[in-house]
Amino acid sequence: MADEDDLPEQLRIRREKRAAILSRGGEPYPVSVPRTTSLLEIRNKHKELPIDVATGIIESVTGRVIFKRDTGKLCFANLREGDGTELQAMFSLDKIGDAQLEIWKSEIDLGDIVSVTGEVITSKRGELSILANSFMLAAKSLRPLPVEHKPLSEESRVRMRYVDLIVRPEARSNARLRPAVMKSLRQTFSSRDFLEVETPMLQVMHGGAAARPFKTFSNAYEMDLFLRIAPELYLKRCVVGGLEKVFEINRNFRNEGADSSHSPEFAMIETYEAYGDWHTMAQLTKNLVQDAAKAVFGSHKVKHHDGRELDLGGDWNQISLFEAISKAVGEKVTGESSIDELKKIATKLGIKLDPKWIKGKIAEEIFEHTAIKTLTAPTFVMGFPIDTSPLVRAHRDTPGVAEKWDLYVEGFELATGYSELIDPVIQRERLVEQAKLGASGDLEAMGLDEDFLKAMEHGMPPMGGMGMGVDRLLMALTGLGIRETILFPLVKPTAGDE
RNA sequence: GGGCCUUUAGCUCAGUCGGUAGAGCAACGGACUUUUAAUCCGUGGGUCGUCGGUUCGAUCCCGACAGGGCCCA
Repeated sequence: MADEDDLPEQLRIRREKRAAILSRGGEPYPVSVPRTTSLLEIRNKHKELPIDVATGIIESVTGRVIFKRDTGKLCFANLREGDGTELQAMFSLDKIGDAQLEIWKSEIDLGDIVSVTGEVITSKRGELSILANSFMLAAKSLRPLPVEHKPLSEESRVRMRYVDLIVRPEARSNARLRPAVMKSLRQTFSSRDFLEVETPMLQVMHGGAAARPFKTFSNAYEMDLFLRIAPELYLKRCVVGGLEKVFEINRNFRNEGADSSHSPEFAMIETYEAYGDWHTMAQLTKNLVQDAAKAVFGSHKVKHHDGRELDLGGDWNQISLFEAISKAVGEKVTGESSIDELKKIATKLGIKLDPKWIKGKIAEEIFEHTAIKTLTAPTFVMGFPIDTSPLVRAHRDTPGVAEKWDLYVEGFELATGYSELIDPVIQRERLVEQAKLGASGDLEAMGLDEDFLKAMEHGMPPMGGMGMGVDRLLMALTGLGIRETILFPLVKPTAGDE
């Protein structure tokens, strides 16, 4: 810690107050304090009290001091508890005496957590209050709170989320929104008899998605390990073993760029359903999203923080990826179009071609370039190129295309669903192809997971699979950036951090 | 990875055409028994992100680095 003399004034003074409390035999951090009820309960119980009433009811409450108005012989403070509920506390000379009033004024600062015991009353202005008979410091704050009335900078909110939660109502509601959505997702799965499983996050071989992994090292096993980029290959092993309907909600890690819609660690749902296919998965996905909207907002129409409304109700549009491309570029493009045709179209659109891109990648780039921004309402984009979907079954009718959809909401990808590839021989061919791409420098290519192939060779039932970003779901529901949906997004330490 | 912007008191921000800085809230001292962003009087608080360069003199101009943001790849 910094030298006591070097501390900024306000930090030094609070440390001195803590020391002063100790030296007069007080306790700045007691093991417990009186508390008979919550601020919320008092507010609920005494909703309609008229002005200037004494109820005769004595309670002990706790809260953080967020406003303090010290007058000569009658002091006022606003206490706030975790959910944001506030209650006024009053300290009068004739109730607590000169010595205690002096302690209240001099030792208690904004930001301190206190316990107040007294009568529930309303003030002469009608404010519901607790009129103290006694009070006790519950925890001394050694740092000042930021100004309540000016918003914290974006960066401070993220770096000191605990402060953000104290001062900003939206921070509190966002923090509670996420668990509400989680609960809803689990209920939707549970009502359809899906089992929640937990599969490894530390993996010997990363796979299940196209992404660069984080690498780490196990001392005990003396081997490199990867943080998972997706749970897919383990969830499929579950289905081989007869856990026919499974889901997992947990973190994945991708060693890639971070921006307003990407975080290096992010929560994801993955689910697999034996005897389902990409259509049943689309239905399930819609149910998950609509149930979550209903659980959180009471409606399929969700209200974004900036006031915009988004209707997630009803049936959702389905468009074909290649039809959308064809319409956008004015000529017929299919899964069988040659790579040269696609390159020509891409160049015409001004897309910078990466020579490493395979055919399907170019088609996807064209799609993203032309169609994505129009997809505000929830839309399933059906039929992705087969060569970029190595774990997906070929379309039952349309050549060159896989039974894969992406769900777009608000112009970003929210979920993706498939009819899963279950032929272990074709799967091996696809993964060998991936391994070749990896060897030729594609850092996102999957490895050849022999154990997974071995599991598949035992017979995997026909099934549908789906993955959905939980952070993205919250973004779709609220319109917030990803860093607002995550309590503690990764931030670089600053040089001046104490 | 490239370009542009940004970093000043505890917080949110002004400002200095180069002469070491201000406001509001917060803090400290005082007055006030019905305040609620209380009010009134008074006071203190800053390595102006870091390190270099130019200059008589740099918070300001230039460069590098670090943090943050936006756009592009």
